[in-house]
Amino acid sequence: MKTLVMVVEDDRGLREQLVQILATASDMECVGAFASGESALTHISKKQPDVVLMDIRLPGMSGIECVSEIRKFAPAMQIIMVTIYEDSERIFRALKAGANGYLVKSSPPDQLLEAIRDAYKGGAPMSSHIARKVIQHFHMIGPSLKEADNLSPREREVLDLLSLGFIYKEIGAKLNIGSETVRTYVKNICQKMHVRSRLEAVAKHRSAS
Amino acid sequence: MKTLVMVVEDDRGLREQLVQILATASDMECVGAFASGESALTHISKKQPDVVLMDIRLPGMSGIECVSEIRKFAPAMQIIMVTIYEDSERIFRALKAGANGYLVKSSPPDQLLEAIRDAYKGGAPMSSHIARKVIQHFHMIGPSLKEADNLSPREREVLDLLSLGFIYKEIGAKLNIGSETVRTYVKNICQKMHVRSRLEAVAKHRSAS
DNA sequence: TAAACCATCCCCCACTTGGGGTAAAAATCA
DNA sequence: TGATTTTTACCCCAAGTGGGGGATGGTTTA
Repeated sequence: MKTLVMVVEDDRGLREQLVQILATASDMECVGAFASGESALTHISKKQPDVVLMDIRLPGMSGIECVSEIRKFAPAMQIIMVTIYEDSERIFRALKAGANGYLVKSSPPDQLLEAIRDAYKGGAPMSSHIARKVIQHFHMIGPSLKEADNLSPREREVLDLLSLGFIYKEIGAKLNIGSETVRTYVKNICQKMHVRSRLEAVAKHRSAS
Repeated sequence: MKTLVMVVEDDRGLREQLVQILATASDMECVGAFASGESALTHISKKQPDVVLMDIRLPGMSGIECVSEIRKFAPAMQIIMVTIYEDSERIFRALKAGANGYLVKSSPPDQLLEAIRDAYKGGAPMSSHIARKVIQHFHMIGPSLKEADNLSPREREVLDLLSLGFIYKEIGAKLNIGSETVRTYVKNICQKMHVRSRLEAVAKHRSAS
């Protein structure tokens, strides 16, 4: 079974180049190459590609918007951005919109094919510089304040669920423990983090993550 | 000029294995192999490695703590975590502490060497599954929800204070309004943001920022 | 002008949470 | 092995919160 790939790229030269690269791989099949996000969206449901190569700069709808749209009905489809932009702003917006990978256009053909295979297998292919920028984002948001450091794994688990807005009952149900036990955890967490309420703990927790 | 590499790994077998792999690379030189974070820290200033391979589970100080310590005096040193742990929790803590890469221990030798070169050149080597988990983090914090958009200025003000962990009384005092009024705002905010509680609203609010 | 929205305040009631405990089984460490 | 930490669970009580109302002016807008 071949991996089905779709290309969305407005520059005709580059688009045909991508299609040709795909043709050289015996384990892949190009099921469509479009010049705009709009035209890609009208065909994507029928074609059901496994992986989509998406340019960011497109006429009309941007590649990032297109990713958002695709994600609404195909949460598991693999989408790799292929673009010249290396600014953190676009990278993060694309990733937040739901992209699974991010390659710069200068990537050599074999790296492109390897990236498609990687994405298909559940990886997240990124060009070297892109990966570094992503990692740097974590350095920025910094060493998680030591306040949350000495929480036990279970306590951290509770704190995470708390951060998602669940009440004790629900957390208890999810973790298969009683809500009273959850209360105990929260009390311990509040003590360890030197805050008065679960809400402050969540605020502190999120600002550190 | 060879790339200077240091190894921090408590398991003797694996440590010597890593040293041997490094010995096979003509462009690298192992300048130290330590069994604990503490001993590594006492020698790292003299050895001045370009890249450090760091285990997470270590006796005494954890690998993550060790990374934090190294970052205090060597912000530019490349540190690659080499570990069996693939849980998001540890990955993010390590990255936040300042790690530049994250490999699982099952990585083959040539991938390890390539990762060291990648890190040295300014990349951020990650095993396939690790990269996916990092990317998923961005999917989680999602496309900045616009749900908080149609809040009135006053409501936003209340939401901000709420996010800092204040209770209604305190917010009322700060804004010179009654706590009952604050309650009304929070109720409206919850309605507008389609959530059940102030905590969910805060979670949504912060994750969108 | 009427409708819509905003900011402000109040009531009731059931549920949830914070703060204070106690305690035992399980896992981990020394 | 013994000591410590982690995980689990329960108690009481006072305070805070969520959900449902209603009410008064003021401003904007259709």
